[in-house]
Amino acid sequence: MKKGEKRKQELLGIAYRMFLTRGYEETSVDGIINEAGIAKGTFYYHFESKEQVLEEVIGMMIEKEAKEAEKILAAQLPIPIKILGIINAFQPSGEEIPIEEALNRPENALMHEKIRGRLYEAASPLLCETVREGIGNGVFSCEDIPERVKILLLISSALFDDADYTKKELTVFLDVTEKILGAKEGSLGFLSELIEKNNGQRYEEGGNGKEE
Amino acid sequence: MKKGEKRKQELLGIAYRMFLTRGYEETSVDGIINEAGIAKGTFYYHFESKEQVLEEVIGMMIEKEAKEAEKILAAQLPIPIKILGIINAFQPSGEEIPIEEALNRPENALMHEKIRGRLYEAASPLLCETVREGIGNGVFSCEDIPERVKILLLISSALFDDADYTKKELTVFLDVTEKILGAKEGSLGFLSELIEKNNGQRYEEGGNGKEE
DNA sequence: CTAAAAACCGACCAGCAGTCGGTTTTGTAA
DNA sequence: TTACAAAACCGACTGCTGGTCGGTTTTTAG
Repeated sequence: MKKGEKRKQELLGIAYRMFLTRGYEETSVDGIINEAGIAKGTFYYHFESKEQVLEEVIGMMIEKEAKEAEKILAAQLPIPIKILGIINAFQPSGEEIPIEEALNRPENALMHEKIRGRLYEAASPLLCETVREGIGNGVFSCEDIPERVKILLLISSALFDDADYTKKELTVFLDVTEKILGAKEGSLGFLSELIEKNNGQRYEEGGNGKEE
Repeated sequence: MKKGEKRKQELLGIAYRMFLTRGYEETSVDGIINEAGIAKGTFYYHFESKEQVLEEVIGMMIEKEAKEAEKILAAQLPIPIKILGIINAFQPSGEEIPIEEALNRPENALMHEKIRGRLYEAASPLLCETVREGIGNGVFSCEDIPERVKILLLISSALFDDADYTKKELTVFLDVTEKILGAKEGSLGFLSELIEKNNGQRYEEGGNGKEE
């Protein structure tokens, strides 16, 4: 009996799109069921509430991004690039670009906040491990890793949330990141060009991404 | 003709309390008018919408806090204490303590986000000026002040939003702040005890006196 | 006193999330 | 094939929401 699961996925797909175009509050259950061509009761047969749909939609997004991030963690890459890659993996990319703009609309504050929380839980352990790796390699030097990663995630999500961040903000971000993790002065500067290059284009693991 | 203004203030007061106890979404206009003992039409005679009430409530809060922060800016105090004082002025204090807990409830995400934005606009110029003062005194040393202040505010609001932050988080915060602003290693450490002392006072007995 | 402006009233509206008793479809076992 | 229960689905309905509007009372000014 998997007809139910298929319908559920269909509804999640519709909800995903509508939440991100119209916003969560402005998307009505009636709107979802109209587009799906089903009755109210069917919707509530598959979901407990509208909010549960949001929760599951967010879960799908995070899971997908987390998978990519874990690939980067496992890859053989320079530590700073790993850090950047993991952070980047949790940013909307490709077809999901409109998400960025959508999440910043005030009416989506609840969704944005929920995503931020889940994203932190997913990204934090991966980054912590990478930082430890970096300390082992002598690239970083610091204590209280989780606390520092928390700050790092805080800053980077605020920076990348805003698609129009300035070059100056990016430079300061890298400088501050160096200081937070105890990297050598200027040792992360080379990431600046990498980020700009990737702006609008997805970071693929195909090449080794080594650049200086 | 100030009868109208008086009623408006009364409604703002009721809304303020209800927004912070029940949350914005969960507070209904019906709820507000029932408590005020007026009709729906009267509410909409004084306000354009429920959201405008939220905007004005937030404005009241920020204005009050900004006034206190400006007093600190003008005072003759050591620069690090000024920085801390300004940041602290924009934290809920005294009778407003429950705000902290209320704003962190997910249903208040919209309100929280709006407050965060307004707070940043109010606090940023004051902090920038203080940092410049600090650079003049040789306490700090950095460029791109607005960008750094933005990060500082970001971190501190995330830290103090959570009433149960750990001592370790506080230490890391101060360490990172030193680095962001280019202060001498450990030069802000003394703030740690100051902050903890303030926290104790909060719950102990609250201010009874008036100051002038 | 008078007339307008300000303040107020409450019935009303469309839209919302969620409910529920009933109906159809589907899988399964006899 | 039949019988039957579980799964899937239906849509009218409820109570509440933010917001509207034409009409009424109160206040103010000339």
